[in-house]
Amino acid sequence: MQLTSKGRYAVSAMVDLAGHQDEGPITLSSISERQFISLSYLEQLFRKLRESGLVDSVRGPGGGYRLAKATHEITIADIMHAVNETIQTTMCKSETEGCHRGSRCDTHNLWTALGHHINFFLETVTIQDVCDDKNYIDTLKAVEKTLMQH
Amino acid sequence: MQLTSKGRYAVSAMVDLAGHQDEGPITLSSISERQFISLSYLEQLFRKLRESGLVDSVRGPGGGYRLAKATHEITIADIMHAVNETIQTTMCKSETEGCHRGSRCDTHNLWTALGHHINFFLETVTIQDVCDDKNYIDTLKAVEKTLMQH
DNA sequence: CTATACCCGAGCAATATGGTCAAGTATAGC
DNA sequence: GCTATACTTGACCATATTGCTCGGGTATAG
Repeated sequence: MQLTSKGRYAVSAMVDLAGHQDEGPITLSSISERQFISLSYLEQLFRKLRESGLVDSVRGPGGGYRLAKATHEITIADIMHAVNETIQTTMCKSETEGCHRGSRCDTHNLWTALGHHINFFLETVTIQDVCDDKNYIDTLKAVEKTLMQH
Repeated sequence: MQLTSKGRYAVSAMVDLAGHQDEGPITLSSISERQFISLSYLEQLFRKLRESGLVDSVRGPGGGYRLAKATHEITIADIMHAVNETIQTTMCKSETEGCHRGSRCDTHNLWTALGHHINFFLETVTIQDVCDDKNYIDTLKAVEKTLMQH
């Protein structure tokens, strides 16, 4: 699992975009100024965000980026997935092959559970929540309700 | 936040150690064979584990390592802390200084909540649990109860 | 005295991260 | 059409970290 500043930058940029939605297409240079992220780097990030269908682009003068979905439909997990590679907690290649030279390692269930735990959080929180600066404890409660139904 | 194979190796080694406790001091070379981790690398990891007070060492022939506490007193977080650096989700240096050139960034609460979320898990699960190969969903429920009392 | 097994520091290959640079291409407006 | 705007893309690179090795120590049981 990797949770680096690349993912943080991407989330910050998307939240910024969400906060200026009503102004029409938002240029990367304006996001760059507000969020202190270099333009070149933003271009790299938004390429991936676009390829993942999270934003739409408008080319030419007056162009920029727009969110492709409603703010409550875009989760933090969506963004992290778009810019980072897959979030892995185990080192096992496949489920069948196992991680420990044939057999499954003693800590397999631990890392799997941790992965679920983190993903539940990231998949539950949307950029709408971040814009509202929500009290995330409420979100964690919702997460647990989901878990209890298992 | 970093969750790399270094931490995984350390946890695997500690679980292995816990599983052979009754045999007296356990040599790193035996752990090396069972867990497929190089001896030199294990020495590096156990130096940190010892400095953190998680294991005791016995030098000389017949020597090896022993857990310094009971299995239910050693959490996964303890181990990760010992070998990795601090687990950080925010990039803010200090609480007062803020992360965003003076002011606090829009996503500050998000990353703080995520950090709590992950740490609650890691601090709740002990190597005893891993040895028992516990159903971690139960643990997650206990975590949530703690959160609800906030 | 010697074999065992922990202890410690230096260093290194591979990888990933965070970021730049230099070119494009589409389009609105004149 | 021309031009400025702003997205699009590929190549590239400095730096840091990770995972790991090597070569020597030092303590102690027998």
